[in-house]
Amino acid sequence: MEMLREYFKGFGELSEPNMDLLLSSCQERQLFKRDMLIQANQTVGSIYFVTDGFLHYYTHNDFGNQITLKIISPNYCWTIMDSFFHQTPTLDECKALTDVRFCELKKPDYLKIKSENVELSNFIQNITEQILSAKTVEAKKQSSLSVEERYLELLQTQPKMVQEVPVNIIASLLGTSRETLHRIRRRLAAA
Amino acid sequence: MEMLREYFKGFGELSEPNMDLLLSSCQERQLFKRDMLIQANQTVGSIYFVTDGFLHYYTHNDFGNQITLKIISPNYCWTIMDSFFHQTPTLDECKALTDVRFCELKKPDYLKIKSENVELSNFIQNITEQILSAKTVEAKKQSSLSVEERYLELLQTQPKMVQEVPVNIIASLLGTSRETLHRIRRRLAAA
DNA sequence: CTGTTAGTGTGTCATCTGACACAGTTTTTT
DNA sequence: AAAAAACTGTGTCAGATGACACACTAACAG
Repeated sequence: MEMLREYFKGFGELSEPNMDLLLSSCQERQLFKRDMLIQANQTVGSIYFVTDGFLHYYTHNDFGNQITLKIISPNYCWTIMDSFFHQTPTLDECKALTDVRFCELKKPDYLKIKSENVELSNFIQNITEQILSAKTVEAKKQSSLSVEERYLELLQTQPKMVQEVPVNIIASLLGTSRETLHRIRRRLAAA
Repeated sequence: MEMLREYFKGFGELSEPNMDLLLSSCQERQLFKRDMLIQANQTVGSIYFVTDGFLHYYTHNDFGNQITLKIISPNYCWTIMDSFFHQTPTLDECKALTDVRFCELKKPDYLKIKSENVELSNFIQNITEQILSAKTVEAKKQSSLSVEERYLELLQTQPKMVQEVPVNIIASLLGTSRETLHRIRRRLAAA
């Protein structure tokens, strides 16, 4: 919970009572490796904040292949936005890659927090804007960097993820095959 | 301006006076083909809403190649989020591909609107959430669909764009080369 | 109206990539 | 402890892609 407090602080000032109210609306939970957090056809009812471990967020393309959309690492706030905001079922899934500890903010509590008072309402708006901003930066990287460049960045920013998550899933995250990622690694090791 | 009113209505209810206040904060402008809307090193100060024509939003990768990030078409609300929200200079550029008519909401006016009253504040929050949701859906398509599938979708959803925008820019939007897009077109024409 | 620039269609070729195959290792389950 | 499942490293090969080249056409500016 302390980790979540620090995370929220990063988005700006928030008075003590409002911070406590916000944190008390979040529930701590955990999953074991291979447990599903979200199954296909489910409607996502919460926002999640991982404090330890890794989650695998993926979907399937028209030919049934698994497509990794994100590996969610600690200190990250995440949900399946369209399902959460519109309350429609999703076809995506989310599964624990390791044992995972996380906090959960359920939609009713999210709505209550938003309408509690002006400071909290502005705070949530601020977070939403910053997440939106971060998403577009991420999308830009996806378009403008090569697989190798993105792998190098992952190594720098998420060394633990690269260690603990199977190569085929890292490859899928980078939008390539296990074999091609292997070629990149071999090339980098040689240099 | 009527187009913008309809666009806003799509996000939910808004009382007449608030809608008028919102619309009166937007200014109508236009650009001619090849005019720059945003230059590199500029800090983006507005949100834009295109009513006619196409804008080219692009950046450059480390090797100097132009990367198309988006072709902005009518009925679309857009800005360079990280520059707008954080007021930092961007390296990206935005240029008119055709003559363009659009509305502009400057940041001071955006902030004023947000803090005007609760209804407007909630309305803006709602728009932000929906744009965030749409962005993630778009990102998912980017990852899970092939170039050909995305081209077919463009043909369906944006036939005018495909007609009016040069092939090399469409190709760049799809993350491929002019030549490969041509191969796809030939294949589709044969079938 | 005419020279210049921007855009299009298409062929060749070297390179990159994904799919498949298989052996060896680690992890999980019973 | 043994069997099964998951994961890793690596080679081969066919097919896809990007880079280059060039001719042709359309659009634009002086």
